[in-house]
Amino acid sequence: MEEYQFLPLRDVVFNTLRQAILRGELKPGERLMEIQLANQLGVSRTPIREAIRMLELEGLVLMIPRKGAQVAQITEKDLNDVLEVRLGLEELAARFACERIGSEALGDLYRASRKFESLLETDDLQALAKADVDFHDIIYQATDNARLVQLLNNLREQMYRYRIEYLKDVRARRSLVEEHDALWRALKERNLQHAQVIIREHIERQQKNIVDNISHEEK
Amino acid sequence: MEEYQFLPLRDVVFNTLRQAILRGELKPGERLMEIQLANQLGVSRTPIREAIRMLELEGLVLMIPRKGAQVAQITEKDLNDVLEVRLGLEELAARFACERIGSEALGDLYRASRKFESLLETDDLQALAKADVDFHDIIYQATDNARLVQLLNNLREQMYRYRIEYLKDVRARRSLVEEHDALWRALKERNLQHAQVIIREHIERQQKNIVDNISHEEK
DNA sequence: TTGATATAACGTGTATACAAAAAACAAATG
DNA sequence: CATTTGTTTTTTGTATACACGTTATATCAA
Repeated sequence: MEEYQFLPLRDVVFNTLRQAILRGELKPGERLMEIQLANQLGVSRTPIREAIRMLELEGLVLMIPRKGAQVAQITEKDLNDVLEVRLGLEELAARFACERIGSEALGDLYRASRKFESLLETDDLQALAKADVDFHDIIYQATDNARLVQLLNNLREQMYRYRIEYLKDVRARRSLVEEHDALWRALKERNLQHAQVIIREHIERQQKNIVDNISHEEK
Repeated sequence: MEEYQFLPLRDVVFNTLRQAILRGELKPGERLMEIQLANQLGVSRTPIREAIRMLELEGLVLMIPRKGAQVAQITEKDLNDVLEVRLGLEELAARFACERIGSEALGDLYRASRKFESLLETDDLQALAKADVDFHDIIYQATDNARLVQLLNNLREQMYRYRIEYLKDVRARRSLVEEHDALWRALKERNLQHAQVIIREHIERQQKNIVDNISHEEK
């Protein structure tokens, strides 16, 4: 990847830290010390600070003035809040997509589902997650609502690490494929009711699974 | 308000610029030059830059690397996107509030509506806007979903300047009172259907009004 | 006058310096 | 031994310096 056009360091740092937090490499509660991070990443404090400001606004980092930043704790309540909102927005997206999706996008959607299916047996979770993201992103884009897309992507990313857990289960993957295809058919037939039911079940299943994971984690 | 505990300058600057943008004092397209702002506000570039990073993430400011920040242009499409999402989330909030609101909050809600009513004839638009915000905030809080509250407040603030326009119309104010009261009754009776219809009309009316304003503005 | 090119002015990106708060530690006192 | 107080260290908050890209200006040739 020698593309590497100029990106301000703050964005590089932002992406780096963001990934690290979402993937669980930086654990909740862990302190983010500017000088340490600066040395670690080979930059000065300035880009670090600016990145932290952004992470703070995204809710991934908790700032305590004069005390510093730490990776935000995510309680079960927080997750539940996110999932409730996400469900609402996903249904909204399904509605808009149902009304607005074009035939090309429907084709893309079908192919995305096949792509995901082809990865059923892989153990490259990153790739699997990406295929899932790609599928849903086609729906998001079909809503033709930039703000909605932005919010949904954000909410989804907040749960990256739990989604990864979910995808480890091969049976879960199979039902995902079925749900994807059912969703595709519903959108193709412009069957709003059906699409929303599927999305709802889709999310609620994840929700259930994630909550299980959490309470298991905190034994 | 001599409470005034220590707030980092970045937050002071952030709030200041945010207000200025939302109230239209800083106009879309206007450049935000760090040194100029720093002198103007009597601080150094550092807090200015950090505030700009935050505004950027909120979408109020557009950054072009190496060229600087400017107040984001809001197109009619953008506004429409925001309003679509907002409608969806308001309905969601109405649902949760309907299920979860307690009797104390119902009392607060009633009082908030009376407070708004008492300001029907004022020309202190700020106060009027605040009373409206307070009313809706009680509903938001009743959802018991911090994330939802955060998103709704954010979306609402994005449209502050247009809401102010709307409130200038005294007839609009009267219908707002009626809608507020209708909403209060629906919540009290836990009538979800009704509550959602009211909220939908409430928002759609604003939506219509704002869109009118916009197209009028850009004659 | 027009257009190209050098150059100066300006503004952002990044690093660093310094001040002040918070935390950690040590010594002294009861 | 516990607690308090003073000191040192660490870390953040803010200001400033310098590097470099971008834009504007001026100069000169056609």
